[in-house]
Amino acid sequence: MASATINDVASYAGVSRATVSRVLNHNPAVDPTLRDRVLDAVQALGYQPNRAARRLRAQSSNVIGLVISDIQNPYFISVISGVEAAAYAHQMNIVLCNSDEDLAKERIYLDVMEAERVAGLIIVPTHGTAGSDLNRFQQLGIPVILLDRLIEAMQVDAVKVDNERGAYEAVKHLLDLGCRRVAHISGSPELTTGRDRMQGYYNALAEAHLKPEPRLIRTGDFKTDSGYRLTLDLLDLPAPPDAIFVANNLMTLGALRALRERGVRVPEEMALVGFDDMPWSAEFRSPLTAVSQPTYELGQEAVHLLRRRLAQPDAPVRTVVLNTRLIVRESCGAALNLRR
Amino acid sequence: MASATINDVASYAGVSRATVSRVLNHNPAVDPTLRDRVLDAVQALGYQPNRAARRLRAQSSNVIGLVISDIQNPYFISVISGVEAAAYAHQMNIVLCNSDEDLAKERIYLDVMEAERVAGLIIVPTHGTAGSDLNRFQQLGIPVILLDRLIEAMQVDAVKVDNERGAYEAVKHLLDLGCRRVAHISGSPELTTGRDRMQGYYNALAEAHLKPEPRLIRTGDFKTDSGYRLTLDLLDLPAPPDAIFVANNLMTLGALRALRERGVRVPEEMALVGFDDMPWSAEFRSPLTAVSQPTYELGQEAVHLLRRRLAQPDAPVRTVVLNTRLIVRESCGAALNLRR
DNA sequence: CTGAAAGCGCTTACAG
DNA sequence: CTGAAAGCGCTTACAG
Repeated sequence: MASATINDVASYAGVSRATVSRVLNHNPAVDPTLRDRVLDAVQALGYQPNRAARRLRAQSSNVIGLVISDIQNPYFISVISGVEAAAYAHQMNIVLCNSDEDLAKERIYLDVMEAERVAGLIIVPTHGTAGSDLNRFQQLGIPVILLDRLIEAMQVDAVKVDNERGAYEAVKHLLDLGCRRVAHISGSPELTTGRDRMQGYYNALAEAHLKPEPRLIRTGDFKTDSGYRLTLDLLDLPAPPDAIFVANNLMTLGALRALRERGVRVPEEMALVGFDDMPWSAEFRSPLTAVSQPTYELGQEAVHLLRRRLAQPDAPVRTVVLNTRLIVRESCGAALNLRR
Repeated sequence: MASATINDVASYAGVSRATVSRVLNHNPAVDPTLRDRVLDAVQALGYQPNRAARRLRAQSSNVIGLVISDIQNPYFISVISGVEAAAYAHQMNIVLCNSDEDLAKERIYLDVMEAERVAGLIIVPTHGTAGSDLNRFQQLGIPVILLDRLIEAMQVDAVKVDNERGAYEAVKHLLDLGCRRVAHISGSPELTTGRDRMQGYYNALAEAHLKPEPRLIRTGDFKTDSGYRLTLDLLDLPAPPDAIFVANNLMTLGALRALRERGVRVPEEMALVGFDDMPWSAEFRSPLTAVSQPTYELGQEAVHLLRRRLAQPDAPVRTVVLNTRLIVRESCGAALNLRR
């Protein structure tokens, strides 16, 4: 059985296709009697307008292309959730893509998004994404919203958190508790999030008149395994750190595993603060002190920026910066209530 | 600047639209010279075929509608990830929907999927989803694949794990360790996953000639808060259990919180096994013994079933059942090495 | 092997 | 307020 078309509805209701279309698009200039006949026909036939046809003809779409850089990272669940909720609230739908931090895969998905003529693109760019990859969307009149990470030298709407400040507060907290050798397991330096969090680390050290010690600064890639390996490296140092600030939730998981396997007690022997607070962070062996990001709001805000841009194509470019919040639990050693 | 169309490519290459279309669709019957001219033109103009137009004309789509019941549940990350990977491997895209365990929202999204004329529908049905909600897709020739949960009395392809056996093994493990009062915090009884896991619990008790004790069986809803509340209820019992089997990862999180707040030591004072093994389960205060589901494979298999059904619309209905695996860590008390 | 023509299911000026 | 007609960008018999 094929779907009912607008022609079926029109003949069932005894009107023209144009009238059916008007009713469905809430055009007020339709006689109430005809409107009711059309609605009855729609009901009777179980008619669902074919969106491909509508999109083609109206040259507009209500589909948002959402390109996530690593869908396996649970950080993005809540972000996606926020995008979905806001999109749903405005009758928009999501085409989900996962670039897997792979530039080639991202490019393929960007081609798909262009072929789909999405209404707008919300993207967590991977490392290497250039402005030139995204400019064509702007030229086609398809707004682009950057989420979580910026692309430097690209003027485009974006929503992110204040990574530098979040990291600064985390490290300052450790220093205030008396830690003197605070290590940093950083995120990818190719990403603004990785760089900004490292800058926050530097800022806190500088404020405390502490000199950064290169051996205590380890470059990770935001994935679990790098957190694991780099923590082992830090533990193997002749003079290990007394605290570690880890730049995201997955690497923190790796750090926890390394510390557990080595039998290092947290916070007694090693204080720990992680970027990203997850719903399960309080249940860790040592409840995690963490920099909490408003992830759901991040996703929602991306949709709001997109809608704003759709409504006002020439509005000035806006970057929305949301605040993080330090959630103090036990892994930082605050409860030990001792100055080292 | 508007996108290039097939007409632009045709005139640039000096051929007809039909030839351009043939080249793009890998029709072998095209002269190599013309083919090259067309490909050059595509390149030069940055042409991306309009998918809405293709879909409308060809009456076929490469979009999979993916309806998830609760996107906030991290269990589904990995499932979505598997669907995405398999879809990507076959040049298919995903329209993501989140029913939020809300039947009304699910219905709206099903209408959207119909309007999109998706190639197929992969759905984690919420409680209350009836066969009648999905039959229309079959009638339209749109295959439906059930994921994770079944709809009883509906003959349709599905992929799930052996919930009953997974639960049975978990509870048997606790009984073998000497636990005698094993409680169960169940999932929603309206869902096959909730019912099957409860049945596995009953089976293990029966095999050990133990009588189920109604007060030890608490009905949850697969969300964190119910795990929390019901664990408190169990702890408040005049004769509390010596072990709890919790039916999913979120409720386990709630149980852990309750046990922590009450200062109950796991596994010394309370053994614990949870359904769902998550990447962070080993880092809990007491590393969690858990029933691991092959979530990624679940997602992949759903796509495979869909592709099979697309290729052979009349093949017999298939339900793929994947096995779970009990991951023994510490929360069950196995390492205590004592019979209670 | 190639092109002219029809048509997928809609929306939208246009005329009345 | 309503309908006939054109057309969005493609694909696909059909004829040559």
